[in-house]
Amino acid sequence: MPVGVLLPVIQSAACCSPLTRAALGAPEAEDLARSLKALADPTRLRLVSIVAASQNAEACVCDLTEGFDLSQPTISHHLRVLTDAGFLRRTQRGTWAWYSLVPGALDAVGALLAP
Amino acid sequence: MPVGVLLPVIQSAACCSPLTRAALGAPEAEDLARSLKALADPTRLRLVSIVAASQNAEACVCDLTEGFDLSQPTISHHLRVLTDAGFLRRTQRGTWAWYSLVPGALDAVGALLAP
DNA sequence: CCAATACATTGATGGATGTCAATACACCGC
DNA sequence: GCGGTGTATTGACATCCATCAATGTATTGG
Repeated sequence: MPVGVLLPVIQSAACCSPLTRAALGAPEAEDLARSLKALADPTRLRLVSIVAASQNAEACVCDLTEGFDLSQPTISHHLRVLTDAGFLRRTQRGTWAWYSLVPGALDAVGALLAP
Repeated sequence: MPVGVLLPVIQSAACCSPLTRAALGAPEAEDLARSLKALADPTRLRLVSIVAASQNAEACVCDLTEGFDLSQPTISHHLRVLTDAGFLRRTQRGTWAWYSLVPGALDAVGALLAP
């Protein structure tokens, strides 16, 4: 069972005009809030940032668990939240799991805030 | 006593490179997470949106309490969170309180996500 | 097969957060 | 001053969320 409802960030973000254009409707606000909530955690921001700054915008979990003072399950949990929210995509390659940035997901959210 | 630590969004955002450039440091991640957390609520997003879409990017609280199925204290609480986070500014005009958008605050956060 | 490694899931727990009822504060008209 | 109106604060409560220890599931090497 997923941690949160699956959120196709790109679609839900592309549909509506930026915050500053017109008053946001309740459903759009819910969608955007869910996306922002997924990002609104220091650890998750750093995880996304590490993935984004890596070659090909993807990183092995082994690279992601380092540099944090957190248990492996906690990192795994954060990666799941980011994946469920549509910011990351998971690929299994042999023993290792790789997480890659979903192209345009971050930008879609950013574009709603900064038109 | 403030609900949260005061956050000069613009400065803390302007200082660092976007998420996708280089791996975010822990302190920068904390700052950005605080800003995003202030936005990551449907009610607060709609409040910001109403203010932003209003004339001169400011709105009276009387305009803000309408359209929500929430008590007045709850709206007041959300306005405080947004103000503490540096997205809104409060101005008392006679009996009424007006909230206005802090110029550049939203854009600074958005720019970090969508370079 | 079996042990080892890499990662995910489950269950539990403490702390943060959204909400309201009640109350307090500030300003205005009388 | 005084009641009335517009907002903010306080206190309480239920829910959500980040975290960890323990366990589960694949995949690899021997």
